[in-house]
Amino acid sequence: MSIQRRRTRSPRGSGELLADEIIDAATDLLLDEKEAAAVSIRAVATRVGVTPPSIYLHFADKDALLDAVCARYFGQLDEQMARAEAGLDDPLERALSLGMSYIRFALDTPVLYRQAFARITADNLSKVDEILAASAFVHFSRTVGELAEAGMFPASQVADIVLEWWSAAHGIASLMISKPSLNWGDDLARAETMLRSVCLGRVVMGVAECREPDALRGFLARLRDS
Amino acid sequence: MSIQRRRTRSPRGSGELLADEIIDAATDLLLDEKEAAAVSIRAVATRVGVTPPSIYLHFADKDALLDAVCARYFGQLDEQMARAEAGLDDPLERALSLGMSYIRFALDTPVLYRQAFARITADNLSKVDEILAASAFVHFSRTVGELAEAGMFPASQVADIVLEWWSAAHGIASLMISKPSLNWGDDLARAETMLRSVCLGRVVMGVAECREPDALRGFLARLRDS
DNA sequence: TGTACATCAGTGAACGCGCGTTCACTGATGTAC
DNA sequence: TGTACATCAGTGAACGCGCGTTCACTGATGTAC
Repeated sequence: MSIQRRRTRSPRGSGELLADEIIDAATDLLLDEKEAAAVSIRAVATRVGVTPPSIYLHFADKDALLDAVCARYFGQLDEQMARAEAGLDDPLERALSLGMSYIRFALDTPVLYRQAFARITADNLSKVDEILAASAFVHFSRTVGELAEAGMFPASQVADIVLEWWSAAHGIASLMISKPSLNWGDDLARAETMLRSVCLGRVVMGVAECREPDALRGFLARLRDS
Repeated sequence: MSIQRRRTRSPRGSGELLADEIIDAATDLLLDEKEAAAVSIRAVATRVGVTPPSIYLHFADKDALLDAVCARYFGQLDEQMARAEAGLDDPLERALSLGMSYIRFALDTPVLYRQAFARITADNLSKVDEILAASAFVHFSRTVGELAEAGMFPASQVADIVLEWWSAAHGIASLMISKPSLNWGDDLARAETMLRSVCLGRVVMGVAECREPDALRGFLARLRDS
């Protein structure tokens, strides 16, 4: 009802100020609404308190705006994952913390998460995809690499395991988002059990070719602790 | 270019004939196009060789049509999973076969798969959701239940494990769909390793409270075989 | 300190488009006599 | 067997709508003199 107009216009040099507000507004729309289709140039403009043509002073077209929204979103994922790692020296602890952090992030922003994944298609792959590759993927990879060094599995499997754990975290989060009606119980407890189980599987799978069986037995014991 | 018109019109009683053709056309559109937005009443009508208003003789509105498309899709998933189970007496073999079948189905119809999951929202949950619950979910549940009987894990964990394995299959399939640029290699080999690893994890997790350690050791050995 | 001017962030009105949906209709089909 | 008629699957034209985007403009802001 209250269509609030922009009070003062931005000073000369600072076009990026409004650009940021526009990305904020589009992001807010995706957080509030249940459908990504609710994000229209007009809706964004109204939310910022500006007329539709103003958007085009800061973004070439709607696609460019949505790319910017995704980029910002993945940037925030990066920050959250960095926080999840902070202060955890033990790589196994860190791996679980990263996975849970990823799931929590997705569950906190379900529509955005889905939208961000849906946007990755052939033509804008280079833009958004590389940003994601530089956030979640990198965090997972580093930690999984350290686990390999600690003897949890052969270094040759690191790439496989990164994909596997990412798939697991993505699968848990997106099934929870898509089908909340299933009997998930306490969201995060169940999710953590699942992640532990996936880690366990890898440890056991590598047990035959392991160079440090004692270290492995240690991982097994720790993962089986609830 | 060739806008083909419907040759003959349906005989008196058989309105369902065109209804089926309409669902076919909408499904084909989702298989051909890369975006679900490409499915419009007009596009469907053109594909069938009929005028847009004809659609409304068979479906109340666009939503009802899309529900019917999803229902048919999940019906086909049901058939495919039934085929995947056929002739496999061993429940572990069957569980892996079901998982792989699910993943293959999703990869064969990526846009439809995404669309079908995206349609599950608060208001049409009852329609589409229950159909899915009666296909993939039931197949998984039955087989996981048999594995519990065989001593692979306690019966109390069956519900958890169904969700976990479904999450795993869904995660692998949908990450493959969303991010084909990742280094997946031979699609299905990697997917199968992942499923085996997830199964393994559960076995090991339950090892402490197991009533039949020998049976468990058997599952472990079989899952670790490539 | 005061005035004329260039800059440029944001506006208002309009465009063409494809959409979902409606409504009065048409004309082939099957039926009753 | 032949004709009049009711049925109803499908049509053609149109509706109102919200969309992304454009273009000529306005008027506050900072600058030069």
